[in-house]
Amino acid sequence: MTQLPPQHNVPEKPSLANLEDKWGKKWVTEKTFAFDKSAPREAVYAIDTPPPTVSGALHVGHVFSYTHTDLIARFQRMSGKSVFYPIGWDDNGLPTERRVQNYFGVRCDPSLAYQANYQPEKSDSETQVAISRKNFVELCEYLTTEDEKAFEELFQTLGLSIDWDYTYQTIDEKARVVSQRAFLRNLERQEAYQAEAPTLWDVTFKTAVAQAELEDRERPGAYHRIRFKKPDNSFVEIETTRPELLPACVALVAHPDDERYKPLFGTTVKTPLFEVEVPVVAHSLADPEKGSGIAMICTFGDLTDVTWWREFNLPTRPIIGWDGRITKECPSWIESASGISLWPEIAGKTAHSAKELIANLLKDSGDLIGEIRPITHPVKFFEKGDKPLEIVTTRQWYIKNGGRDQALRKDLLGRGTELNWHPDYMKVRYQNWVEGLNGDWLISRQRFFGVPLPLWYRLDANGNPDYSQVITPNEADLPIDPQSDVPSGFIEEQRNQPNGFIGDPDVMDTWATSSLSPQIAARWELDKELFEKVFPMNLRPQSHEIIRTWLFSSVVRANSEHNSLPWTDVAISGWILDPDRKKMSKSKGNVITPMNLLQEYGSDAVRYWAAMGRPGTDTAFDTGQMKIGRRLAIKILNASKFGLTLGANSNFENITNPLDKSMLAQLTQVVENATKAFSTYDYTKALESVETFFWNFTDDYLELIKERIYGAQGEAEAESAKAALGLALSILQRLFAPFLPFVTEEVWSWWQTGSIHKKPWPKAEELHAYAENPELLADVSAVLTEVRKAKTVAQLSMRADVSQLVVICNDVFANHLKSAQKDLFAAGRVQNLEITLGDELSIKVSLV
RNA sequence: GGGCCUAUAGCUCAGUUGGUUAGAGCACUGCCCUUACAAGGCAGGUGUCGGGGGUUCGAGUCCCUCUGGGCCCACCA
Repeated sequence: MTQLPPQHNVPEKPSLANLEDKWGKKWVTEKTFAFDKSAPREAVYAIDTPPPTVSGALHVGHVFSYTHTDLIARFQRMSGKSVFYPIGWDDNGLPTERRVQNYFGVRCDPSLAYQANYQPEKSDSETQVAISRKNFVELCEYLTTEDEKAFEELFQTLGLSIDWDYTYQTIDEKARVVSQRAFLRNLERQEAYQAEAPTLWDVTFKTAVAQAELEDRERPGAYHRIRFKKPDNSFVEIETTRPELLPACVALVAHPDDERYKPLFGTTVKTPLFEVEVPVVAHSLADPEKGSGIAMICTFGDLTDVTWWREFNLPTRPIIGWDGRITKECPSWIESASGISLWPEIAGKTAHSAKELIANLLKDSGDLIGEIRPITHPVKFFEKGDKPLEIVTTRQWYIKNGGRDQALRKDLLGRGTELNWHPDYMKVRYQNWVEGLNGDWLISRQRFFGVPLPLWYRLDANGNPDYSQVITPNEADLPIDPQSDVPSGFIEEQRNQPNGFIGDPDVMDTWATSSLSPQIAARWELDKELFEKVFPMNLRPQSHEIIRTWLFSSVVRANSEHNSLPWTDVAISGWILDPDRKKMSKSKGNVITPMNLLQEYGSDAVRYWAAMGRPGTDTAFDTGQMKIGRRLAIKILNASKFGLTLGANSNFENITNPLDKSMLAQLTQVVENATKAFSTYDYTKALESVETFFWNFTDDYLELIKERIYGAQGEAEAESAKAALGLALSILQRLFAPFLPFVTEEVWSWWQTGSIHKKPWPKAEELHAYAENPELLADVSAVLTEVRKAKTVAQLSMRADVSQLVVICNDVFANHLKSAQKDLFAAGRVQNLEITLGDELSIKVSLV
C-alpha cells in the first residue's frame, strides 16, 4: 500500500454504508444549515418550503420534489447566500381530522363534555366513539406530533439542508396568530365579508367547500321525463336527473328563442305531485338541445340554478338539510292536500333514496313519461369527499379574490406576470384560473380542528345572533378561540345569553392559513428583523395542481397585506409517474415507502434520480436511475481515494504539464456551464454537465497520468499531476455536493476541514491560471479510445502492447499528441508513434 | 368546447438563436482480474426525429394541419 501523506485520512475500504446516519446527524447537531440572520438583505435567499400534509405517510413524490428544492438551496448556500430554508407541517384541517377518526375510531361531537385523561381504545367495530371537541383536538395534536417525527427523520435521511430551528406547524400558536391577524386586517380593509348565500356543501363532512376544492367525477345518473300541468290542463315535459328536487322547483326555464316554449313565457305551470305553481321564464343559458329543451330550476340542483335563481330573483325553497337529507317538516310552500299527505314518505330520506321514491310516485300518478334512461355524467364532489355536493344556503365568510371585482382581478393578473415562473409556461395556468373565477374565496369551514375565525357576535334580547354586530379581538390578544375566550367588555356568563354574545363556531379553510406560509415562516409582526430580511422570499417551490389554490391564495394575501408578491420566483415540480405513464397512485406510493428506498439505494442515489427530473416535467419512477446514482457515488469514493492516495495536493504552482492544463481547461467549461444552468433553476443540466466530465476524467485522464504520477517522467512532471489532481478533486467534489451531499461530505472530510456544504461553489477564476487548451485532452482521448478498440477487437487485455501507432492528422492535433506522448504511450502501452500530416484524421493501431 | 404541455433508439430522455454524418444513459452483446473501483473497466449495433404540407441554400428545431398521450378549466336540466 502506498504511503499516505499524513494529513490525509482515507479509509482502506471506502463505503456508502451509514453515511446518511453519520453526516445527517452531524449536520443537525452542528446546525450546519443555520440561517445567518446577520447577513445583509441582498445576500439572503429565502425559500417558502411547502408544508407537507401530516395525514399519514410521505410518498415518493415528496422525495422527488423536496430534493429539487434542496438542490437549489445548496447551490445558493455555496454561492455565498445566507439561505433561509425552514419547513412547516400542515397539520391543520380535514385530512388530520379524518385520519384521527380512522386511526382511533372516534368522531367529534361538540355537545359532549371534555373527559380528562381520555385514552382512545382501538376498536375494529364500524361504530365510532363520540368524544368532545377538546378531546378530539388533543388526539389530533397527539397524532400529528407522532407523524411529524417520522417526517423529520425521513427528511434528514434524505439530506434536506433545512434549518430545523425555524420549523412551524400550521396549527401552532404562531401560525394561528398570523392567520387570525391577517384575517382581521382583511376585515378592516373590507376585503373579508360575510354573506348568506347558496354554498357548495359536503354532506359527509357537513362543511362548506370552496370553488378551488371541487372536482368532477363520473357517476351514473338517469334522465327522468316529467310532465308539468299548464293552466289549460295540457302538459309540458321537462327532463331531469334529480327528480327528488321536484318539491324544490321554483321555475321552468327555456331559451328565449325557442319557438316551442315561447307561448309559455310569463305563464305558470304546476308541479306534479306537489301542485306548486311556478313561473316559466326565458334565459339564454337554457340549451334547446338538452333534454326536452326546457328545464326545471330548483334551489339548488347545480350552479346554473344559482345563476337563474339570482337573476330572476326567485324564491328559495330548500328541501335538503345540512345532513344531506330531505327536511322533516313539510315545507310551507307545499299547500296541496296531496303534497302534504305524501311528505311524510320522503321526509328524512337521503337524496339518493328520495330520488327512487319520487320516481315511483310519479310513475303511479302518470306524470313520469316513458322509461327512465340511465346515463353517466360528471358530478361535482369535494375533492376529499365521498358523496356528491349539495348546494345549501348558509351564512359564510369570504375573502375578495377578484372573482367579483375587475380591478382586483387585474391587479392579481399583474402579479402573475411579475412573478418569475420556472418553467415559464406554467404562468398560463395561473392566468386561466384567475380569469375564470366566478366568485370570491369562501374561507369559513364548519369543522373542529383548524384556526378559529377570531370573531364573536352580539345576541339580541331574544338570544338570537345579530351577525351585523361583529365583535373582534385586539391583535395583541391573538390567538384567540371564541368558544373559550371572552370578548372585551363581556364576561363568560354572558355567553349564549340574551343581550350577550356568541363565539363564531367555524374555523378557517386550510388554505386561509397555508396562503400565509411565507408570513408564518418569516414570523410576520412577531420578529421584525427576521421578516425584513426574508420577505418577500425568493422561491416558492410547489407542484402544478395547486397553482389555483396555494399559489393563487398566497398571492392574494400578500397583495392585499403587503402590496407585493410573496416571493420573486416559483419553481413548479412535476409528478412521479408509474412506468405505465399514469400518475403514481397513493396505494402504489405506499408500497414503495421512501424510507425503504433510501435504505436500499442510498440517499445520494435517490437524490440523483430526482435531480434527473427536470423542473416542471413529470418523471417516471425508475429504480434504474437510482442504481446509476449509486454507481456514481461509489465512483466518487474510489476516484477520490485514488487521487488522494497518489498524493493529490494544493501546490497549484506546480501545474505545468500541458495535459494537466488541458483537463483543467475542460473543467473550467464545466464550472461555467453548471453555474449558468443552476442559476436558471436547471439543476438537471448542471448535473449532466458535471457527470459527463467526471466519467471522462476517470476513464481517460486518470488512466493517462497513472504512470507519470508515480514518477516515471521525473519529479516535476509528477508534481504537476498531483497538483492538477488536487485542484480537480476539490472542484469536482464541490460541483457534486448539492446533488450527492453525503458522499461528497465523506470524501471532503478525508482531506479538508469543515463541511463541504459551506464551501464556495467553484468559480472559473479558481482555474484560469492553470487552464489551457481543452482540445488537447480531447484529441489524446480520441487516440486512446482507438487503441483500446483495437485491443478489444483483437480480444486482448488492455495491457497488451501496441508496437506501432500511425496517425494522420493536422498539425494542431499532431502537436497535441506530441506534448502528451509519454502519457499516451504509458496508458496505451504504445511503443512507437508515427505522425503524418494530412486533412483526414486516421488512426491505425498495430498490435504486437 | 377553451387553454397548456408532449410525441426523437427496445426503455428513460438530451438536442441552445435553424447549420457537417441526430446524441447520452439504461438494456443487450462481446472482451478484459488493468496495483481506485468486478457493486468494476473497455468496446460494439440500434433511428421513415408521430403523419402530411409549407418557409428556407439548409428543418428534429420555425409556420400550418391532422393524429396519439397527459394535465387544467368550462359544460352538468
